[in-house]
Amino acid sequence: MSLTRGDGVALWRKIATRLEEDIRHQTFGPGERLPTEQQLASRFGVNRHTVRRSVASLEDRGLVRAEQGRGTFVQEGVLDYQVGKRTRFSETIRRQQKTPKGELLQALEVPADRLVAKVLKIKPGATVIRLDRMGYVDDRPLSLAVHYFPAQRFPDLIAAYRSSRSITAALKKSGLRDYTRRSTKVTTRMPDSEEARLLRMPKIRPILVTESVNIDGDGKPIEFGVARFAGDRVQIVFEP
Amino acid sequence: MSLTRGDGVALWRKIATRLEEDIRHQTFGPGERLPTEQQLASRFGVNRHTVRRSVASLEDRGLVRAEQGRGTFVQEGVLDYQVGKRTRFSETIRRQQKTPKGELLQALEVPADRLVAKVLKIKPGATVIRLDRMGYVDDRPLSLAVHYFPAQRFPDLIAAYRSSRSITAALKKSGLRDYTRRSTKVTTRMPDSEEARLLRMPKIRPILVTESVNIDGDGKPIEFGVARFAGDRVQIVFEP
DNA sequence: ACGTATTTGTTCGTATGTATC
DNA sequence: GGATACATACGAACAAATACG
Repeated sequence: MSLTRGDGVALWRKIATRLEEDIRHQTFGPGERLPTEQQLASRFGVNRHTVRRSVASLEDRGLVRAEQGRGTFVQEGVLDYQVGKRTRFSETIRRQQKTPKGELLQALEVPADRLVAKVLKIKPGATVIRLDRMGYVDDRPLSLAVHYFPAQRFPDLIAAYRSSRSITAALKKSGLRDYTRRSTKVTTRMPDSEEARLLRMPKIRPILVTESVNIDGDGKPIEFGVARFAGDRVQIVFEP
Repeated sequence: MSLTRGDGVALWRKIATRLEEDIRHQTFGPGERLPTEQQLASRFGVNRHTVRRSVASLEDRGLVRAEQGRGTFVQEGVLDYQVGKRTRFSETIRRQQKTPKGELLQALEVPADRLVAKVLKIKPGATVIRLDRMGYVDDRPLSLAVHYFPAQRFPDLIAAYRSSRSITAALKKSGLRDYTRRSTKVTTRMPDSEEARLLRMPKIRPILVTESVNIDGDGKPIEFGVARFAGDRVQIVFEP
């Protein structure tokens, strides 16, 4: 593999262009790993520094993502997580021609701590049902969510969820006709080891954290949810 | 400085309580740096680990924020950045009893790139006005925003902004009665050096990035904005 | 671009006090 | 009392990020 030199175009730029073509033509498909910098360097007959310079320019433009110690990966398109009055996990995913899947991590009845009690407007210490769930899209982990429901109102929610494997369906079986999203707060932080492991993401990349409240037709809060998303796989979209 | 031991209360808890009092009494005011762990350890006559344990408990409760290589700082309360149909920077800040301020970094007329053209529904290459602005709250940098407007529709926007120092006022002077927020996308990533410097934040903490579109009464896009926020100073609040 | 000092973050190991069965 | 697990406290060394000249 030889590249002409001294023609007014820097070597790193030529290499960047070639790599960009390979990505556009799906020679390196979304999510795939590029050859190591060493391999690229010898293939193009240049120093590794030169390769690094071109990879850096691809990274700047968001085409690839370098992960220390793992490799360089072709960036997948980010998924839109739409948030509106009627936000349903599976609906918003299916609208983008992808396949959603949910996995229950655990289901518990626990006493409400201060924050949960305040949001759900129940007494601190009153029993709440807590569902921990992983959300997958096309079998890649997308979200890690904790949902709280007042146990008094939905006593059989856990059983209902286990049989239907859907929150919307379980709530309907528990007598709730419809619910809407009242508010959503979004923050960001670094993941802890557990979160990084479950979301299968490097610890050096940030996560998006949403806190949301769903209410019934009378405005009574029926669910409080905290969800964590791998920051480079999702963008939260608000459409008022 | 001596602390009684063996009375059933762990040393680290005593120290945490003392530090908490100092923060509540503003001995260490918001944003200020605490003494180093070494200094605290010798002042209290304990090992640095013991100090670290108490600082960690303060950090868990959100009272302080430790930054590697810099120190530990008293945390200011996080600011709610409210997003709805009518989102105005200064209104949302003033509603929280804080003082907003804007600083113009640069004002340019540039050709629209593909993304900007698509969002504003103009031809790629058509002239757009670009305003780069720092947003401050109580004199601390909060946001770093780039705004794009179609130049054809608002030819004198830059002059209008310079005289009023407000986007809403400048648009009004250019003949726009009212505008509303159509959509907001939120993502997260690590800051580059420039962003970290301007937002006065450490490079190891993530930023929130919002992309938003404002439209006029007829639904025509009149502004496209990209804003970056220091992740631990802001939460985006969306109420449909 | 590079070295040095400062400061927080992490990981060993060791010893002791406390609670529980 | 004895065995055991767990939290507390100390010590030393090194890693990583920052600040500065």
